[in-house]
Amino acid sequence: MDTTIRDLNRRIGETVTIKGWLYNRTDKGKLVFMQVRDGTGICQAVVFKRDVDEATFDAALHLPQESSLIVTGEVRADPRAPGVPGGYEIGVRSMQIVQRAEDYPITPKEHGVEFLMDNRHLWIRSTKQWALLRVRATVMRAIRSWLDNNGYVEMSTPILTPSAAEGTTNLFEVGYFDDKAYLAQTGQLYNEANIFAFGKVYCFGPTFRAEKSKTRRHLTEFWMVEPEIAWCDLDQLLEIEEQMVSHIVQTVLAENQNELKVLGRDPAKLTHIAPPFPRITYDDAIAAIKQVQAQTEDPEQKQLLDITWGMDFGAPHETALTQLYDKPLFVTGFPSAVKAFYMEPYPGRPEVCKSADLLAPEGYGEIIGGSERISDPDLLLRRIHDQGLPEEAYKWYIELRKFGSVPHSGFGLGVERTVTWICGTEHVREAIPFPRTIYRLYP
RNA sequence: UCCUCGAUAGCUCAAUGGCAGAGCAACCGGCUGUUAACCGGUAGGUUACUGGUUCGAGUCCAGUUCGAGGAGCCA
Repeated sequence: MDTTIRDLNRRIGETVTIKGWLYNRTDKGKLVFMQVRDGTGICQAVVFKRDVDEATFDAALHLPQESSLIVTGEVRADPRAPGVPGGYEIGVRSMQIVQRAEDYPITPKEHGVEFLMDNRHLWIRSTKQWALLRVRATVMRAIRSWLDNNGYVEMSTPILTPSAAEGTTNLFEVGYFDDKAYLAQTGQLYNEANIFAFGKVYCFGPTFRAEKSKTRRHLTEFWMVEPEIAWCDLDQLLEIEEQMVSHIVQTVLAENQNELKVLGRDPAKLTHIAPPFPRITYDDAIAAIKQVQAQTEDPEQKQLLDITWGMDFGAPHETALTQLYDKPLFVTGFPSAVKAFYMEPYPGRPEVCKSADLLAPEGYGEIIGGSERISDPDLLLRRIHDQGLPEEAYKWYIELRKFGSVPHSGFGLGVERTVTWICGTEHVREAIPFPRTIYRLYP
C-alpha cells in the first residue's frame, strides 16, 4: 500500500513504498542519502550498500536530481534526518527508477530571478515555492469555508465584459466576434445585482488589470474574492472583513506549520491576528504620516513620504502607516475624488466617502479595498455624470437602485497579497503558480 | 513612462585597457550519518547585439535588446 511522506510519523517500524522524485542526493562511501519528495513533503531515503543489491546501490549513487522513482523500505525515526517535516527516514530495501532525469537546471544553490522565472514550470517543485503555493491553497479554502459557513452564496460573475465603462487603459481588450470585449477587473457591479436576489454573495476568481505597474505587489492577472452584502453599512463591513481575515490567518497557522517553517516565517507575527483590527481615518492617517516624515532623517525617504490632504497613498505611505501597528489596519474615509464613483459619501461631509482599505502589517500594503455603495439612484447618476462616465453603460446598474434599493457594502480581497503577507515573502509573483506581470507571459 | 543598476561557463559571480578565472552543477575517484557534506581529478567560453576609440577592449564611448530594484500608474 502506498504511503505519503506526510503520514510517515504514523508508520514507524513498518515497510512502506513511496512514489516520488529525487530532490537532492549526497553520498558518503557505502551510504547514499536521497531526499525524496512526493508532493506532501520531503523525506530522506538512506541506501546502505549492505542492504541492497549492487545494481541498486550503483543506480542510487548516480541517480540525477528530479528523477522519478519508487522506493520501498522500513520507516524509522531519526532526529538527524532532514526533510519536511523531517525527523523520519526510510531504510531503502528496493528501488525502482521510473525515469532518469537529465540535466535538471535548478540546483539547491542560489539562482537569479530571471532564470527562476524562465523555469517557473520547474521552480514550483522547490521547497519554498511548494510551501507558498500550499499556503495559497489553504488561504483560498479558508476564504470559501468562512463565507460558505456565514450564509454567503457564491456567484460567478462574468470575465468577458462589455464596452469599457471608463476608459480602456487598464483593461485587456479581446476580440468578441465583430465587437470588442474586455477582461473583467472586478465582479462587484454584478454582485450588486446578485445581492437583491440572494442577500449575501461573493465571487471568487481571476481579475485582469493592464496596469503598467512594475512593483513587488502587482500582477496583471490576480485572484480576488469579492463579497457583497445587502443591509450592511461600513461599520458592519469592517467587522466582517476582520473576522474573515482572522479566520484565514488562523487556518494557515493550524494547517501549515511545516510550510511556515520552510519559509522561515515566524508564527509569532501571526498568532495575535484576531478582531478587532485598529481603525484610523484618512484625516488622522495623513497626520500620522506627516509625523513619521518629520522624524525621518533620510532625505530621500522624507521626500517619498511627502503628502497633502486629498492625495491617494503611495507604497511608501502605506508602509510607514502599517509599521505603526502589529495588526492589519483599516483606513476609512478617503477623499471621494481619489476613489470610485459608487462610494457613499459621509452625511454632511461629501468630500470624503464611506470607504475602507485594509493594510497588512510589516509594509505588505493594501490587501482589501471596500466601501458602502451609493443606494440613491439620483446621487449615483450625478456621480456618474461628474466623472464623465457614459450613462448608457450603467443603465442596468442604476436601475438596481430603482427597484427596492437598500444600503449595501462590499469589498475585494487580493489573494496573492494576502499570501505574500502571511508567508513573509518579498514579491507577489511567488504567490501564484504561473504569475503574469507586465513583462512576463512565459511559461 | 521616468530614475538607478545589470548582462562573462548550465547556475551564482570575479577579472588596474595587457594570457578568460573561481565556487556550485555535470563527469571520474575516495569516505558508514550526510544536512547547500567534504577531499582529489576531468571537461566546460561567439564575455547579450551592432558600431566606434585604441598597438591592444570583457573592461572606455554611442546605440539596440533583454532583465532587476524603485517611482509613477493602480474606479
